[in-house]
Amino acid sequence: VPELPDVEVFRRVLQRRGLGRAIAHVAVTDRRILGKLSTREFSRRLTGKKLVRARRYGKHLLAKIDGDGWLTLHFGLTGALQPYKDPQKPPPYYRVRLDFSKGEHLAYINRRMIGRVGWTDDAEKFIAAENLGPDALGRRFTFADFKKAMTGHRRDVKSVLMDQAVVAGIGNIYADEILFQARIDPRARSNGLAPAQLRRLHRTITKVLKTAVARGAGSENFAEHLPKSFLLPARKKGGRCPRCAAALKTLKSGGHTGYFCPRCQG
DNA sequence: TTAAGTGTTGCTCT
DNA sequence: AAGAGCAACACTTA
Repeated sequence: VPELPDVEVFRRVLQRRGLGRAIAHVAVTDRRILGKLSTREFSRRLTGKKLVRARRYGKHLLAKIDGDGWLTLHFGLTGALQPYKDPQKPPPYYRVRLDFSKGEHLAYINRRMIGRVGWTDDAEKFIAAENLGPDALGRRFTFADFKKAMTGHRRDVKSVLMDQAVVAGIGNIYADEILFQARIDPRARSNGLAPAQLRRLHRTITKVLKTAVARGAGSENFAEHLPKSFLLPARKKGGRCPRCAAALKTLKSGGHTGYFCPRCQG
C-alpha cells in the first residue's frame, strides 16, 4: 500500500527502531531486489555502521549512514518495513534484513519483488536522478508551481496527480481520494480546471495526505480510523459514495482501476 | 483456472 | 513532442 502516507509511517518506524543504532549484520535473501548492486557491496556499506537520519521523499525512504551515503528503499506495490524482536521469526517475504545491536530487527518485505533497495552517495542527486518533483508534503510544493504543472499538461487530471515528476508521493489510491475530496472528475483535463478547482486541489492534497498519516496509514483497521467522509473504505466493487450513496464508478487508466462518484465529482 | 492488483519503466504509435 | 496504451517485472489471492 506504499504511497506517501504509508512510506511516512515506515519512516517513523525506521526512526524509532533503527536511529542511533549500529547495524550488526545485514542479510539479503533475494538479491534481485538490489538490481545491479552486488550483495557484497551493499552489506559492506551498512555492516557495522550507524543509522543517523531517516528521511522520506515522495514514495522513497532514505536512511543516512554515519559519515557515508544513504540506504534507499522503494516499496513498489507490495513492499513494507517491519520491525520484529524474535530473530527466529522474521516476517514472510522479507528480502533484506537489518539486525541491530541490542536485538532489534528491521525487515524490508516485498512479496511481488516490485520495488528496489539500493545505495546512493548523495540524497539530492538521487532525487534529481529519479526525476522527482516536489514532495507532496514538502515546502517546495507551492501553488504557483503546481498550477504551472497542471496547466502545462493536457492529460486527465488524475494521471497528472500520479506523475511523480509533477508532485512526488501520490499513487492510484490517494489520487482517487484527493479528487473525491476536492470533488473533481478524474477524467477532467488538467489544463481545463478552473482557478478555484486548482486551489482546492492543491489544498486537498495536503489535507488528505496529512490525515492519512495521522490516522496511521497502512496499519491494521486503517480504514476504520479514517473520517467518515473518506472514499477509501468504499473503494471496492459495489462500493457507494460516502456523501450521496450513489454507486461508485470505476475507470481504467494505465492498468490501474480508479473509483469515483459520478454524482459528486463533476 | 484466470485475472487482477496500491508502482515504475520503457517501448510503440499517433 | 506529448500523450495514450501496453507489456514487463513477480507472485498471491479472489
